[in-house]
Amino acid sequence: MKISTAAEAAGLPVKTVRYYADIGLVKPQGRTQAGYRDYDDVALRKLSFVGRARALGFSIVQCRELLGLYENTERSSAEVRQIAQARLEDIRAKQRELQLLHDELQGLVGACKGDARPDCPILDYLS
Amino acid sequence: MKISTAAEAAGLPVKTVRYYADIGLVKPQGRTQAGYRDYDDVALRKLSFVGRARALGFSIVQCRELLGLYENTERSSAEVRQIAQARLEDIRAKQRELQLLHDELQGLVGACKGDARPDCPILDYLS
DNA sequence: CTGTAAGTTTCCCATAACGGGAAGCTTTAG
DNA sequence: CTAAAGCTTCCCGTTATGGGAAACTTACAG
Repeated sequence: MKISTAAEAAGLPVKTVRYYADIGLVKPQGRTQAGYRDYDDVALRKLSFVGRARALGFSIVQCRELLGLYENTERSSAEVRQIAQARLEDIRAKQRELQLLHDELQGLVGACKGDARPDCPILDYLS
Repeated sequence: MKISTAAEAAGLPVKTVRYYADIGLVKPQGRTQAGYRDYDDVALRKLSFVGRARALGFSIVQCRELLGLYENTERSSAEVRQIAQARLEDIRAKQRELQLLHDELQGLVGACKGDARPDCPILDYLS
């Protein structure tokens, strides 16, 4: 199938699919005589796989890793779990960081009257 | 004062201070005869201001906006508050998104035995 | 006073993960 | 058959810096 068909089936923009091919993450099965990328079902499954993993926040590098495990029938589920767990820790760390920012900013916004006068605790804090 | 002094005082890397000068966000007061950037107290205060704002997650564009308000003694605190509030909404949206990712990933990790066998719900889910 | 180490300058390349758009070829629909 | 749509490669832009080279200036040890 041609790139737009595969892209749509995987729920990805064509540009992204082309990009994945360029960086060797998911290559098309081959090329048509005219040089068009030709995707088969295997490649399509990989595209969907990567799409979902990206949506879960895995980086391209991590996707490459997961894809390697995905294709390796010898892999242990422990290997996959380890990657996912590390990613879970990343998310938790980001959540904690965001919470701190949130609380600090909320405190500032709450302290600011937001009226027409120029005195503003937010700017005061930043100075 | 020279760039490294200002950078250290503001708690920023020298490279970053130079970058801020390049994009016209915080320019040095002038140049020494040898062409070295020369920072005065006003510029230093702005550097610190931007450093704090960046730490609160404001983008460079938003910093430029805040800096404009900061320098404008005519501004109303409402203007500042509006920017901060928008930023607060950004944070909350990001938090909600992260929570969804977290729950989904945690469910997968919890379902995965993580042993030496190859069957893995995480990969199953991604396929 | 001098040699050298440290600091500064500009300039260019790299990051992550694409998106936009141009120029040119191929396929498809009317 | 022709025009539109789709495909190709290529190049630039994004965000906010970081790394490093080559050349110059300053600062300090001896």
